[in-house]
Amino acid sequence: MNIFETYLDKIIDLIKKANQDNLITLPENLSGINVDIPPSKFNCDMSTNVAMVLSKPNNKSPIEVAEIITNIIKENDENIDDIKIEKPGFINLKFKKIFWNNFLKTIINQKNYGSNTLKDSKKYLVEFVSANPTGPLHVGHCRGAILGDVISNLLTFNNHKVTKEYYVNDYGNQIIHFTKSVYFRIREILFKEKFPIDNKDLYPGDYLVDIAKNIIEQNKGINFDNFDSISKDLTKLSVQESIKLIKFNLNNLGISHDNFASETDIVLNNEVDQVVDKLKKDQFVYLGKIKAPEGEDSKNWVEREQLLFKSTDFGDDKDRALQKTDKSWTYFASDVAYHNTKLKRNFDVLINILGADHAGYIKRITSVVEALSGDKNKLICKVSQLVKLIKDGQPFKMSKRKGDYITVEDLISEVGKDATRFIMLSRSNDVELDFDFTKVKEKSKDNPLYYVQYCYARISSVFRNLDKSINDKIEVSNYDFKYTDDEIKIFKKISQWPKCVDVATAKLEPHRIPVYLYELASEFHSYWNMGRADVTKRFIEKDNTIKDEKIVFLKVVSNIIKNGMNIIGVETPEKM
RNA sequence: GCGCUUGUAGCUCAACUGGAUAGAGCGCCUGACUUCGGAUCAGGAGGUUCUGGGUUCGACUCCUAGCAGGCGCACCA
Repeated sequence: MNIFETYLDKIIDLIKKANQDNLITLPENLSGINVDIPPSKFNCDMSTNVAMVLSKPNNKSPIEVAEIITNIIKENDENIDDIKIEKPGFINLKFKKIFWNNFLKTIINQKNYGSNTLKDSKKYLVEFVSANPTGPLHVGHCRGAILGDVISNLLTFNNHKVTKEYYVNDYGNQIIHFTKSVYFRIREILFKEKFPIDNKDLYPGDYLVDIAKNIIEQNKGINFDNFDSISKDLTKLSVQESIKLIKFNLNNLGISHDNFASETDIVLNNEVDQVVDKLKKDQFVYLGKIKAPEGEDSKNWVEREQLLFKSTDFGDDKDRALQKTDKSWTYFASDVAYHNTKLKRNFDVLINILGADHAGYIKRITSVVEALSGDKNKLICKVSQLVKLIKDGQPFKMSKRKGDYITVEDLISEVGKDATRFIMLSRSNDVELDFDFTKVKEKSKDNPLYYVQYCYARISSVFRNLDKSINDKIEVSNYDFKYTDDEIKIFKKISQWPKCVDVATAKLEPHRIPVYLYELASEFHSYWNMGRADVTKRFIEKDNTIKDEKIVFLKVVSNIIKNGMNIIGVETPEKM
């Protein structure tokens, strides 16, 4: 139940009727009309700009139009307690208490209050993480992983069908280097040969020793004398071990993918040849040369004739190579094939979550998806910006070369899954984020996770003191409550939850959820503290009972916190 | 050189997809526990939304030209 949508519809119906009665003229397009949350300084519950939008077609000032419309609303809506016209031409509505009572009655036992059940259910594919299977996840992967997971949760909450997918880049040179690294670690263990630490192509990390041990133990039949004779099998085993590590990391972050798509499979199934043929037929592919870019590095430029995709047709700044000079496919080519397999699976919308360092890739991949599907909006890419780690006020640098980067495991064991998720989500995904270890560990107001959880725990404690459970269904027969403005202030906030979910989903901006929950928690804490001075603001009566209006109040607040925290993927403990 | 992205209070960030006098937290200052959980609350100070132009009833938001930071820019993945 989104009261803002309900009222927008109501107002549009009213002005359409007024138009038929020749009271006002309507513009061709009504899409500029909004129903919004008014700034808090106005003592009202809802506001609309309708008069401003209708001002021009009616040749009247917004105030004059507003006067006509307020009269119409007054005559037709029994829920309005007060209606005011404000300066530029806003119409501000204030509801009667009965409106809020009915509102609570509607949402009290709604399990997914806030989810949008009206819109069509769509099939989404969300691809995220897709880190190279050459070792455990580090902190850099973390934000994108959480972002993708929560976007999926948001879509699911809104009744969409979501498939979460991980693209495994188990093909190409890096995997060969990785497999060789495993091989040398195996020889180190079996034959006491020193690992060639100076070879810069190899992966030095200690986790390779464990991978090597596992492979030796589980494959006693294999002869490790010659790399070439076992390279194929060893690649498979090494990638498997790597994925096992990554799944373990993801699991500790509370993330599980539905599907792991393998690049090798795509190449071996000739998907690349097929998709390139298709693009050729549609004239999106040609044999040509990429020109050197303007600037300093043009001196060493070597022009090569190769198979190119015309991404410039779609706004990219240069065409992109599909084939290397040795005729093997580029990474881009197999990714094109991969995206073609996504299209073949008939999803309505594809979403890719990328790290900031891959933002330059977006144009070419959206271009090719448009070329293949004819739909410009088929693929949406979201970028997760860098996380700056800070400890004791000092930035924390990682070095991949030395292999001394901070892993997801380090992070989780240090600050925990919930705090990591909440903090990583609390900022818009396209701004850099400071992640302060010291603060995130603090159990105080500095840490918004605990602030919101504490709200839930406080509500739970009321139920506990009454020998009830916060999870009980609420049965109230009479909704004739006498709430004051202090409670209604929170109901207003509650009425805004569906709007928050709606915007967060439409824009794929999950940070709006923790921001909203923080605000709701803040208003609740504020109310709670009123109880110190004012006995009527307390929940539990002297005879250890609770009034129906108070239990309804607690229930709707706790429901939203529970739902919101579920979307974020963090716990709501009843005791802290 | 080009592309993408960010720029809002001393610091970290919001601002509901163009709305009203731009909001929170931290830090600073003052106050509240014989209270249903003080991991909390009440109050104060703090702003030319990077700059210049434009679009309109109305701009932090859109367009344009700059400035500053970040990321990226061949057959790596």
